[in-house]
Amino acid sequence: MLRLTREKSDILPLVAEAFRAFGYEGASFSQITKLTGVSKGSLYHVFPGGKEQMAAEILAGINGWFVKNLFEPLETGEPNAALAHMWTEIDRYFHAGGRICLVGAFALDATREHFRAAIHDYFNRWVEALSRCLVRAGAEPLAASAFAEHTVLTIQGGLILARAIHDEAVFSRALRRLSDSAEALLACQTPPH
Amino acid sequence: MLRLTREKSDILPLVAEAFRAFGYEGASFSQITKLTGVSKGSLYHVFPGGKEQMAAEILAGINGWFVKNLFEPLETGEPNAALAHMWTEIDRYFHAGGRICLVGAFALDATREHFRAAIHDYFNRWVEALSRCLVRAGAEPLAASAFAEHTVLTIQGGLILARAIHDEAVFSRALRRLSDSAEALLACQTPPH
DNA sequence: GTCTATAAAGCGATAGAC
DNA sequence: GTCTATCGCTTTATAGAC
Repeated sequence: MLRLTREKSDILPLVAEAFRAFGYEGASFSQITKLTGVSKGSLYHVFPGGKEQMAAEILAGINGWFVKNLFEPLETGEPNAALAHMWTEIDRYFHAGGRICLVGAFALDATREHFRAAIHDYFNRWVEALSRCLVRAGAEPLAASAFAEHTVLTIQGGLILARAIHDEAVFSRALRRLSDSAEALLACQTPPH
Repeated sequence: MLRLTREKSDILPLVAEAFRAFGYEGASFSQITKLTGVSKGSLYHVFPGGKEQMAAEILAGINGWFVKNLFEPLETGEPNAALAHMWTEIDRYFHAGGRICLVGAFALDATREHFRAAIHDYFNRWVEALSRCLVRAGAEPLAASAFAEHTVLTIQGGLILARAIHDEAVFSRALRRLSDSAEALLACQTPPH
């Protein structure tokens, strides 16, 4: 069945791509209109709060995806499976290094002030969920905490460096080093049966 | 002696702070005027090419600083001393995590296209200089290359995560892990005398 | 719910007075 | 070399036709 009126859920991912490509300030309504095919008037009908509302809803959507697909498995699932799941999903989500992290990008400039809580919560929960998962998998708490922080920050840095030198393999290699280090951490710290 | 006419070298660092705070698109002339105390007309007198010229000269200045203070020591100095020097200078340059990397920030959005070469060269030379330094210090080439990439990307990620969760200690901890890993790498791979 | 037209403000950039 | 005034253009945002 053909729907002529597009819904928020159809438009939002395209708006997100505009923010990824041009940044929050750089993504103008004319750019968003070009990318979505939806005119400025219609955009304001769907998002009365303008760009700020768009960005807020996009951040909420990203957070929701991460909570459902990564954080909750890390928090409640079988630790080793959740960990393995994370590596593959992260690689897929960030298009093997070809897609930046919008939350990380928003954290860099003054855009951060508008979305302070959302940015903080996203990264904080990621680090915490991963840390606790590692503890449940047998890691020592301090080592788990350090490795969780290391993991999240490596993913962000990998995306930057991959874009900077136009080599997505940088991200893949970083991800591979992470999963190898995780295995080493758990193999080393799990008490033998 | 009091100079009434400010020179480029006085203005440029302040313009850089505007770009750091608001991004390339977000840093308007009115913002730059507010931060520098120099009017738009005078800014165009010093930088006829406008914002693009400002950003280009800032990137060149940053690159020059890194070449002189980090890359050349890594390339030609005593390897272990150059390495130790890098950790302390990086910590100082990025204000212990309180200052972002402008080159990395520019790499994220469409700004990248304008400064493609400068961004690429900065990161590429950093990785290469560090990699060769590690080899000269006794590391195995493949391990050195991987660790160099890991180092540069960790610094970028550390700056993002520190800002995102408002905890500069994240950067300090990442830097500490790096210097520890470097020592371990060299201790492990240097043939015993 | 879609769009065009319009308003008011801000933008980069230029001209010219001092 | 400093500044203010001004020009076009684009921006966000609104109003209103269909």
